[in-house]
Amino acid sequence: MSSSAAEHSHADHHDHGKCIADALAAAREICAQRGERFTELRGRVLELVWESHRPIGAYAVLERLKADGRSAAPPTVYRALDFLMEVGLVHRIESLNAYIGCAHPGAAHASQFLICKDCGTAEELESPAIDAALAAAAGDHGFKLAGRVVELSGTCKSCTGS
Amino acid sequence: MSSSAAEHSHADHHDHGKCIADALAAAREICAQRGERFTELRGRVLELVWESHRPIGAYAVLERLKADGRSAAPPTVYRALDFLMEVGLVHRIESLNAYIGCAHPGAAHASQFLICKDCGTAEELESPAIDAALAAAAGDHGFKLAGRVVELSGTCKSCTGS
DNA sequence: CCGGCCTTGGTATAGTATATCGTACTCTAT
DNA sequence: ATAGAGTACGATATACTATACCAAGGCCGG
Repeated sequence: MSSSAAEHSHADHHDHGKCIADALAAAREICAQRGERFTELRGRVLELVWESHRPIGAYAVLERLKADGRSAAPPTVYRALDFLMEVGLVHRIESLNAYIGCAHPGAAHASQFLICKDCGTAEELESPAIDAALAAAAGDHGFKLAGRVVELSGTCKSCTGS
Repeated sequence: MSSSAAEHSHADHHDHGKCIADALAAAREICAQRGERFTELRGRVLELVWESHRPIGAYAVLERLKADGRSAAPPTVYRALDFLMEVGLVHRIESLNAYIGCAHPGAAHASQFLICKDCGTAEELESPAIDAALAAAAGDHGFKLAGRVVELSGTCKSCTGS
């Protein structure tokens, strides 16, 4: 069923230009609110991260920047990515050493990722149930929870079908 | 004040020699069951991984092997670690690029880690509640779950007290 | 205009992981 | 015991990921 597209997978025919535009608009607003500068470089890096719903490596971003004709070196990219993560516009996927645009920027949140081994997309979740289970387990052990890394790998809905 | 030790942190006065001996004994048994060879190198690497309850990096293991007077190079270590992970004796901590002995070898399990930012110890959990929440979230999204990375960082019980 | 702070450019290097090839070892079946 | 197959290890080279450090330029409040 559902002639309309599914949620957010690679098989979607969703208007990805809108994903990027929305991300950039949100970024401008958030940076303005926080008194941070949303420079051209940062914008371009965010754009590149949002180019797909697959996590992208820092060096892949670097190649793209160079392809732009821009002079760039690893620190250029890492600084931009670190900034974007700090303001909550980008997440790092630890298990892939890669970066992905945050699906819900602006709101403080602990997110989880479903990473498809077939198509490479990573879908961001914000499951209160998972978060509650994590908090409960930490509490049981007297552990003061600060950071969460939840990365689930497997096969996404679209890839299972095909 | 608590003169008695807590469960499993760096502050413990637990008999760590027993941790190591148990891990080696379990390893021998598991490898025998699976028809795998538990070689001297593999045993030594497992010992080194178990030297503390802190995850250890591959290159730190390598240094220790060299200190033994053994000739060793990165592939030496990575092969041994890959083997130990394959048979379920060691886990990789993605967020640290480091390795830690499995607390419950032999049993198939999806584990989670509580990683203390102060003392560096990583405690392995097997919370059915977390696992159920993960499975449920994946199921809700039509995602066929294969691998789980759950790494929580924060402050452990012992370090909170001090 | 000046001075300070933030951002970026550029080089070098550290840290993590794998590809590849050759040799030696272990086990099994004869 | 020995040949052959399969596995494990030694060794070199290289790829991939990330950070330290210093210099130069841009932005902004005084």
